[in-house]
Amino acid sequence: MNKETLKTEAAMFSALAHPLRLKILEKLHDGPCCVCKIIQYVGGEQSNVSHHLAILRKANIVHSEKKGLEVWYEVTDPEIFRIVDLMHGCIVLNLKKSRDILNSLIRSVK
Amino acid sequence: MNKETLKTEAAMFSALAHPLRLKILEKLHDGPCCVCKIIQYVGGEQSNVSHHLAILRKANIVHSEKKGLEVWYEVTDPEIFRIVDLMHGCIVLNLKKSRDILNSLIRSVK
DNA sequence: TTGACATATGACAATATTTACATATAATCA
DNA sequence: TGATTATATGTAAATATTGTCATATGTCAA
Repeated sequence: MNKETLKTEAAMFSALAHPLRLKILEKLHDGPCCVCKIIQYVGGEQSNVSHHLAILRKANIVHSEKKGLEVWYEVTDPEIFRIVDLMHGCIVLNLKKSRDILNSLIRSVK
Repeated sequence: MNKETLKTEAAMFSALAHPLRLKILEKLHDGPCCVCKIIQYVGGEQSNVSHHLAILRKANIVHSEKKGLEVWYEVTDPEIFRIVDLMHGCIVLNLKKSRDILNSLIRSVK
């Protein structure tokens, strides 16, 4: 893969590399949603959530649309959810492996 | 998803969020590989590559084994490649969409 | 048009990441 | 044992990310 593509891909992963942003995506999994609901869901300062939404927007992971006073956000490509889910699977597998190793250690000591 | 899991997942994405680390994974796609070959493949300072390998190790994305003087690295869970590939697909789709929009703009101006 | 509301943006301090250089460690070989 | 090789680690400067506070923007309703 060429240098520019690697950089772009790294930037996409970087956009996912924050718990608050993952939580925003979790909320958007239920469908499009206005900022006020997102803020309720993820908690914290309005301006902070807005900054994180901007990061997701700049990475083209979400896009927004004004509806009267509100702004509604939506995921650009639902494949992003598969990525998040796969990563979750990796973590669960890791944990399971660690647990297995720990268990066999405990058995060998007993 | 609970707070700790979100944090762990964010940390995993963070580990992928660098072009050099993605390039290391690209190399490891061909199978286990010693550090000297990785350095050749990705280029740059030995110590820098080593730091990046440490980041991947700490995220449990790769693990290593000493073989004589060399250290061989290998991906822990090949699912990581699917994640990287899916993200690549998202980027390609994004580009395609932008291109389509641009083309229809050009047509509408002509 | 003024005020209230929802959201975005700017500025800045705190913190984390990245890179390069120097040095340490561990295995092999003469 | 001492030199050599492959790799890791410590350190520090440069840079990027994060969170908070203050402020700006755009829309609606009175």
